[in-house]
Amino acid sequence: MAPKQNSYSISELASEFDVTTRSIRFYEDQGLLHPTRRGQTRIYSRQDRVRMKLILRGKRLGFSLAEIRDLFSLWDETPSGSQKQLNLLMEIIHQKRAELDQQLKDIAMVQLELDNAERRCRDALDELRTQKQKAS
Amino acid sequence: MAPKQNSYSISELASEFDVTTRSIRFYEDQGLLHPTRRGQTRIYSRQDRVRMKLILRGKRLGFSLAEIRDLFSLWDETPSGSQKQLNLLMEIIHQKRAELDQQLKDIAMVQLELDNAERRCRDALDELRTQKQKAS
DNA sequence: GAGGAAGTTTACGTTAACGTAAAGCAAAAA
DNA sequence: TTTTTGCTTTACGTTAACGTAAACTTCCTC
Repeated sequence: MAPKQNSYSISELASEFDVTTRSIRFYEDQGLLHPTRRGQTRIYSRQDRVRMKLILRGKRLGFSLAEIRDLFSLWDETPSGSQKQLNLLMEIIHQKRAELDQQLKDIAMVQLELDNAERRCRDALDELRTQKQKAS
Repeated sequence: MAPKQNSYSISELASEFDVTTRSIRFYEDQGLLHPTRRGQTRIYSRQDRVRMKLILRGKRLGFSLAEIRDLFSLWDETPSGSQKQLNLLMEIIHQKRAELDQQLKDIAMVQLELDNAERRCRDALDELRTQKQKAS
């Protein structure tokens, strides 16, 4: 499974992930991406492409760009740091895990509500159909 | 299990859910809550209290207030409506369900990444400890 | 009856995450 | 060579979801 490409232009990334170039530059501005440059123009590595995926995933989970950036640096800087620093990271990791667990619960609840709504909806449709039946 | 209360003041709700009264009034402004009034002051029913729970749950899932409001009207107006309307509702329900499924996948991925980060973090800590061991 | 405490409306301020327009460079195509 | 295409920076505009302050009732308490 050879890697498709080694580098990407900004518009390649934009169209692949269906976001604007404005957004991509904004993510860089916020410290989420660090493309290299050929002259003035940005060159994105495969690593940057992976980051784009992660950014969008984080957004779908309702994380702010700042939180996502923090998760990135958490990921990048894990191996180094003092013991204090490492313990802090463990803290943050557990914190994030707790958030995700809460989200799982929330999703389960909303799914139940959707089940309920769908059932009511289906019943109403059945009702309409049986009325039509009678009328025929 | 008798219901605790039949009605709530705005500050009761605010402190229970740990939000500001400003937010609660804002949710009303956006059509998410419909408290009755005694004179000028708002009276919140148990139903309103349930809605507060749902609002916060929706927010934790990254939904906008507009989306939450749409889900509410979806819930409220399901039994009525024409066949066209009902089919549209089914559409929306399936759409939301798809979003939740995507979120579940996203959560699973992020959890894996957290596992990974935690492992690396733990390894680094172990490394520090064994170094200390040697030094003693 | 003077002063809180809790509620209200009105309205301007703020932050995040971009949108959008203007003006310019640089390489490739016509 | 002109023109188009793609990229760049700069900068002001916009929306959502409130924060915050001002000025005002109403009720309770001292």
